[in-house]
Amino acid sequence: MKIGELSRRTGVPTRLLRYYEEQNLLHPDRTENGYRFYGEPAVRDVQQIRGLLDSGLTTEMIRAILPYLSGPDEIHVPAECLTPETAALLSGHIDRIQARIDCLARNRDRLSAYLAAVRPSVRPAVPSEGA
Amino acid sequence: MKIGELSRRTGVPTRLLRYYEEQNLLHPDRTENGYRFYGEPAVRDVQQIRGLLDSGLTTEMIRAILPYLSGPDEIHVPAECLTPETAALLSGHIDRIQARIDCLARNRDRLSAYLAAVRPSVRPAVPSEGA
DNA sequence: CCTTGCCTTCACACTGATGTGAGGGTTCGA
DNA sequence: TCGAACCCTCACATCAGTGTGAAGGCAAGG
Repeated sequence: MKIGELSRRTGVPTRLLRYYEEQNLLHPDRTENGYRFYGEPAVRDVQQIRGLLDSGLTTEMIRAILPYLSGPDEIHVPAECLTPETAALLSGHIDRIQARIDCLARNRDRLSAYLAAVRPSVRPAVPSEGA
Repeated sequence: MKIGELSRRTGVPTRLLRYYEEQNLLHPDRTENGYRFYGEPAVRDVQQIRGLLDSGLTTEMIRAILPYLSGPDEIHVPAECLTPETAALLSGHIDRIQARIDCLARNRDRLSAYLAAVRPSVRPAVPSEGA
């Protein structure tokens, strides 16, 4: 598909799709006339990128981990390409993501606890249902 | 304590401590000569702010939730001050934080799965936060 | 053919978070 | 009293992520 369709299907402005390409997050083919041409998986990739950006990761970090974030099943990068160094980097990235998760979860819990304490009637956070 | 000590104790440059004040995240007193004067809880507050910023929240959102993120026990804002509107806003913030957590956890799992598949010897992730 | 709507690149500009430095006052110890 | 080490404000600079518009090529339909 061309950039316009990808934009419509993902809700991401074409400007950003071009930006993500410039940042080496997307690698569309080009048609004869120079138009960007995206395959079907690009839709998922774009959503992936958006989610990660919204979660506070930089394009640099996303670029680092994106190759390993294929679909739920397929693995894009073969084991041969994974040097111990890369594995270590990846491991570090996972740790950083985990640190973010921990921080967010901690604060979510605090907020939920506060809300629950002050308004017992209000939905008491995500984990359990009590009402 | 003065800004320099707070900076040393938190590892956050004074520039940022002033910026956070400008953003209404910190509210130090002033001594006679105009120096900022921080109380002991400022240390925790600053660490809180840093963690949340690193996790991708904006100062605006942090400003919104910070009053409700007091220590593990104490509750700073009394129930009387919590209008239903505020509660709803807070609830929305919790949801947004949750969305970030979900996105990060999903991708952490993907990365871990990849790493585990390719290098079974490597630490097989930390499947802790799921909610 | 001409308009309309895609697409291209280029480029300036803004916001949020942060770095850095200038210019100047205060405190304190040698 | 001097210098070092603080503190202040102001302001410009940077980086990432975006918005926006100009200037132009390509394609399909009246």
